[in-house]
Amino acid sequence: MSDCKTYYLTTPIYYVNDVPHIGHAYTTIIADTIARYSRLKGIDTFFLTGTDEHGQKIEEAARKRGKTPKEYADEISAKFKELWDEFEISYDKFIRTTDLEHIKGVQKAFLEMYKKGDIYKDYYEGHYCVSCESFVAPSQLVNDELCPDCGKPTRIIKEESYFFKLSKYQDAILKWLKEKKPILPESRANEVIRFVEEGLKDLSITRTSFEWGVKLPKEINDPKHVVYVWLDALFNYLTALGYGSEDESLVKKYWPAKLHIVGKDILKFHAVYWPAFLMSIGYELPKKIAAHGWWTRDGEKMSKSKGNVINPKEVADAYGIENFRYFMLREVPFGADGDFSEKALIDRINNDLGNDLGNLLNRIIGMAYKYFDGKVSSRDIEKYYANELSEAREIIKDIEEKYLWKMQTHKYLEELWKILSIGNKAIDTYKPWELMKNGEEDKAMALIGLIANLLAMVAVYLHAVMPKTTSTIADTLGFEINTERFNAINEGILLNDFVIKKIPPLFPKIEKPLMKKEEVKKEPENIITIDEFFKVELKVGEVIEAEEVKKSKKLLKLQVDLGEERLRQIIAGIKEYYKPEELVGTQVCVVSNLKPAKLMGMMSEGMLLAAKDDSGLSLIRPEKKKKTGTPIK
RNA sequence: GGUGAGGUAGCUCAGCUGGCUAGAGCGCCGGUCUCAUAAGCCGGAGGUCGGGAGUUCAAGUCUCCCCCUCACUACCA
Repeated sequence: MSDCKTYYLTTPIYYVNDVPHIGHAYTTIIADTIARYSRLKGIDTFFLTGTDEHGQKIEEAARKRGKTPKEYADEISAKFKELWDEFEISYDKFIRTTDLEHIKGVQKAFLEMYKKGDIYKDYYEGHYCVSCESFVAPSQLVNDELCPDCGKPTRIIKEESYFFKLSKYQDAILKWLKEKKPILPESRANEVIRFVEEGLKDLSITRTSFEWGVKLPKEINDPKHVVYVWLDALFNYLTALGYGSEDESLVKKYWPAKLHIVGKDILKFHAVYWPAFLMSIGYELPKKIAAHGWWTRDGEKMSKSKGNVINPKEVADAYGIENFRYFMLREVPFGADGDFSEKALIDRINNDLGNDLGNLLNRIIGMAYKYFDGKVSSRDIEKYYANELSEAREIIKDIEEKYLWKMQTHKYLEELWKILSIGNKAIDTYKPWELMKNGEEDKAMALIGLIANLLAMVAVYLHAVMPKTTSTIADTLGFEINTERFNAINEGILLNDFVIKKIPPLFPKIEKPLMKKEEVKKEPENIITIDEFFKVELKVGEVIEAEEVKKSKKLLKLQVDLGEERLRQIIAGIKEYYKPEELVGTQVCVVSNLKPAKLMGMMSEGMLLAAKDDSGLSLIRPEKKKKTGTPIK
């Protein structure tokens, strides 16, 4: 990976049916990190993101708002772009599937595939889910109608459709998946392989039921049809480079893509359909497709109805975009689902960033000024601290190959932090304050130099994750982060002598959560089904005996007849409200299948229904006398 | 139902082809230094390594059975 001359990577293009959420931010931030790293290394890098804007869902969403699809798409697309700009995402191109060049490119590709004989016309009939933009197999339907994925009703559609001969490429795809192993993480690869092995059906790739999409190439002359959104969308990776335009030089330069980063939900499209399309038009396949997981919040799935969706902008505003970036990349192994909680985020900022990194910088700023007027020199580091230095170099040596290119950012960062640990330990081990007392000034100076160099390494390798923060660190240490410096660090070249700058703490302690607690509108979650209700057996009972439980303020011991062979003993907390004698002979409502419990050492085999408010407690009783044991429904 | 992954310290997880007293980070407890953002450093807490059986001189690490979780997929309701 490190030997490529160019590096082309992409995020998915985001569907404009929704405003950006943490998942979009996560994907994009990973991609941005890889892109920045690649550039820092001196590789000619092209980083693409954008928005996916066609399809029936968009058409309908726009109509609801009284807008044209284009107006609506413009609006949402702009939100993505704004967010990425705010997040300093270093994309080289932001593509929109409504761009004219893209549309031309899709038409060109369609025509190519058509000419090759990979596309044929037929009919498609089936249940179609507008929301998911896909047909649902009859067997999958819930209640013969509802979409199993989103739960919304499907529509029966019979329409003329063009089909892509996906089945033709089954073996080739399988071979590619198995031999090239393009999918990260590998556990996902198995899923895709299984999917392909079970047989690929030809894919319906046009629709006639709506208009908001790319028209078929005019050569085919079939104006009823628009191109299926997924075909349309996937080709963005090529059209963004100018495929289908007069100038295809970027395609030549950057294709094939080195990396498509996707969410696990759309892996199949990228790992099966996309390669098949590419094979059909005779293009090379992407090198890697990396599928990441979802984010949950405080352990719960995020959803609009729960009102616990994380707005990435809110987090960034409260905690800083770079801290947020660090958190997301450090917190979760690539591919796994991650959990967002403010506590976890704060812990990362305070511990990792504040204590380990920021504070280490402060430690040497303090010492440098206390002992040497701020001067720092690398002069005697090799002489006194060769071990520490080589340990750190050892870590740097292969984190890139082992972790970064494999998207293992959490490991990458973990490794990097070991360097900070070496630094923090070294200070405690060699105790510069004692060195100074003992007149070993050179050794103290070298120690500060060592730490400065360790910090420089970390800053350079962390630059892709936290561009601004690391630039500040570099500035403090009298250097600039660039490719030259990157290479110098790798060659073991130490920092020039410099005067360290005094700066305020980079990561002030966060004492309490900073995000506004929005009123979470929760759907009532305690709705139960009728079946669940009937699990509770309620019966009318008559109180036969009643007596006080001594030593208890609240309890009465009752013998209740539920029309069973024997009386039930029920311990009820109603002593403050009812006297035993006024209960005997009256009817009550009893939960009869409650698990027996011991109260004050006595068995209680049921529970009385009662209502309690400020004015006291009242038993619930049948309005008219009923036979004992009558079930209550 | 099929396929795959996984069940290891309070939490999140490492533990490759079987082998010294089962590890890391966070959290917690104790100790300690003072350059520093009450940060750092050191030490500890002692987890039947999901359960059971087996192979072996030796098993989280291999075999078999069972239980549970998750993912993908199928199908019956």
